[in-house]
Amino acid sequence: MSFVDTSERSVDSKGDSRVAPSRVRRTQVTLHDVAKLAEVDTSTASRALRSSTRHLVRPDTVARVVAVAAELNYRVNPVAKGLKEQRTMTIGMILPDLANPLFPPIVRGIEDGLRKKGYVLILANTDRDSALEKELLDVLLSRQIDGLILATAELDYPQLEEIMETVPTILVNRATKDFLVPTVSSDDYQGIGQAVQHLYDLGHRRIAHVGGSEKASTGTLRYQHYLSWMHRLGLEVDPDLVVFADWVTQDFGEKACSQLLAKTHDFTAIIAGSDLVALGCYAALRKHNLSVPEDVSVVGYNGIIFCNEFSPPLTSVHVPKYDIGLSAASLIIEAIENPGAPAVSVLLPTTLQVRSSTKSVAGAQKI
Amino acid sequence: MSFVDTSERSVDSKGDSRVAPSRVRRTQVTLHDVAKLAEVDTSTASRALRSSTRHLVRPDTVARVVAVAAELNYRVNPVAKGLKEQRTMTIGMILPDLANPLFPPIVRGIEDGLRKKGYVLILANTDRDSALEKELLDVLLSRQIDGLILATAELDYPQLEEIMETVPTILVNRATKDFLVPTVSSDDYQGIGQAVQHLYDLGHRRIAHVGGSEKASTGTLRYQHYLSWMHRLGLEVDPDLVVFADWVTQDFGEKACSQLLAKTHDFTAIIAGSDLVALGCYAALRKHNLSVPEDVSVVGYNGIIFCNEFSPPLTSVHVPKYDIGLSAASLIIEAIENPGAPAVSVLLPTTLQVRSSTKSVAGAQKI
DNA sequence: GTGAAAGCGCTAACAA
DNA sequence: TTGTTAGCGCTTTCAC
Repeated sequence: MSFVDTSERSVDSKGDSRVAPSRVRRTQVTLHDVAKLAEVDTSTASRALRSSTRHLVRPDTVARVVAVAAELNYRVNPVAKGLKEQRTMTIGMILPDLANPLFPPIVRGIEDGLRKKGYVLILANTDRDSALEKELLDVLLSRQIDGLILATAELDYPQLEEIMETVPTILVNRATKDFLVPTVSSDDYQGIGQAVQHLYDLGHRRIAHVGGSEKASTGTLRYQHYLSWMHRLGLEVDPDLVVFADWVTQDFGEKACSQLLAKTHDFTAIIAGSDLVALGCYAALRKHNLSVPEDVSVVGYNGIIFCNEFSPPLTSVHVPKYDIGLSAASLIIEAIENPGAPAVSVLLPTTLQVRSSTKSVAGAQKI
Repeated sequence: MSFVDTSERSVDSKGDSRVAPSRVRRTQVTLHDVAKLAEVDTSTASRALRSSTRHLVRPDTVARVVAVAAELNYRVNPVAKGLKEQRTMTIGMILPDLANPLFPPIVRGIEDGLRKKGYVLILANTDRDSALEKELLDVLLSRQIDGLILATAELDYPQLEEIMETVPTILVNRATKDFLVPTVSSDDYQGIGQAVQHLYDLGHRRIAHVGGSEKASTGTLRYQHYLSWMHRLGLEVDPDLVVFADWVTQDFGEKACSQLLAKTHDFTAIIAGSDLVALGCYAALRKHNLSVPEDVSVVGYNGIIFCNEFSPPLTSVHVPKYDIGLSAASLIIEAIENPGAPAVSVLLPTTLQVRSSTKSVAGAQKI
């Protein structure tokens, strides 16, 4: 890859020199130790210890080596192995912010999926700083990661193609615009459909959309699905009923909802682009003395933790976050170990969880 | 719904390719490349590139090497470097569950702190499975981590001493019985004091404690602090007013609070062992038709995300989670790079955030 | 079926 | 000041 960096960058990952590293390390059991005790060469020990080469070694030798290895509690040193094999069994993940409640369950899914295959995850938080992101990507790449999981939210991602040529990559929880990139995410068309249908069934007809940012990959996509479904159900989409948050946060959600309320009060329900945005709507509506769900029903998206504890408990389209993570893990491993295979994308089903932030529209008959 | 799409990638049919790992890796720029282009030996290039050895090289040589390195976008390969130097610039962290809202901010703090020093973090979730934990520790150790951050919650930790002899270790968000172990956590004595004092100031005298589990390191400690402060303020501690959750979760919190309510209703406030436990108390109280804060005031602990959004917004003792992470990062780095230095522990101050779950006791005069 | 030897990319003792 | 050499722990031809 050819990121041009004119700034004076430190070429040494260790940065400035400092005190010598701890030399009082444990003495690791090495292959050499095993070999010596089993009275074979390290090469034989190595062969005996790995299933793929074990058949090259006489059974009793295998037994001896394995026994010694077990006794010594030997574990291969992945650093040495990695240097030799040009793989580190390490996956990098770039995400905006782990503290965003959307991510921990996804990351857990990824970690669990990777762990079972002997891989390990290194996280890199960008805080949406693209310069930092570039730097972090460089760090990950120099760390010889075998694969990359991208969970950045920005819609525009010019470097994507270049990255994908550099390292096996899969996208998580983000929509792609122009690329045919392996991606795992929720089925937002279905999800938005569940939200719209739910409100429709409750008698709502004037349904507003407080979208996540148009700069966010999921933002525009969910908006388009909102349009589709409104049409599909024969509902009019009043442009006044659509507004976007600057970014997918509580504060910007509140701001956006305030803008909506400045334009019109002529709606009975809101579909928010995310749960955080929905919480922002709560706040804005409260300030306008509108209560949820009596005056306005609100549906969130993602189904983050504590939806049940909010005031009122938030009806939300639940995204299978943990499973997205699991799936992402197996996709990236597949991409690494089977480089020739076709790129696969996965859409996971959503589930609408009805709570107390939605109710039938006043005066309407529930169907 | 899920679909499969095939990308442009051609499925190359080169017959029997038993080879699993990707061989189509990018060609990393290596020190050798830099050296060759700068017309020096790799050793000289190596020296020129690291600040600690740069003074050994003639300035113009340094300049040449650095220029070439920059041009080639060279980065040291930490795998090779790690093998040579017996350090990987990698820290392992063992924690119960990243999805517990307490941890993401802490982890972010750690990651940010480590990143600035060129370290990287590998997470290992135990889900409180001690067999798994042992296995994970083994994995981390075999990965040659330079240091370990332990955030396990169990009070008993027999292997701790052994671990500490094996690898530099620091504890996070957990109390230790003996203080020989470097630890960073919040000042729970202060924190519980803030909670008790706050309730006292509101006129509460019968203050119950729904503790986190006695098996949790923080559980017993906070309980003891509760006792101290109750005495200090001259309040009677009725044994009936103390109950413990089996574990620090919402469900067990609810169960524990129910047990409390089964014993007595003669209290006006609860100090919960954690925010999750506090939410459990909300649920239990609700089931008994007791409302917060009208009938019972509740104080949580930790100040996790969304305390403001709960119903009612939860008064909580905020723990500086991110700063704990930052501090943990610098402690572990210090321990690694300065092995002889004495073990230091850090207690960070807590802040009581008063919200709507506490109010003056009925009929009492607020001081 | 097993060992000898080379080398992954890097650093460091020792020479020159 | 620079190059030569050795070696971190492992895998993998290539001989035997």
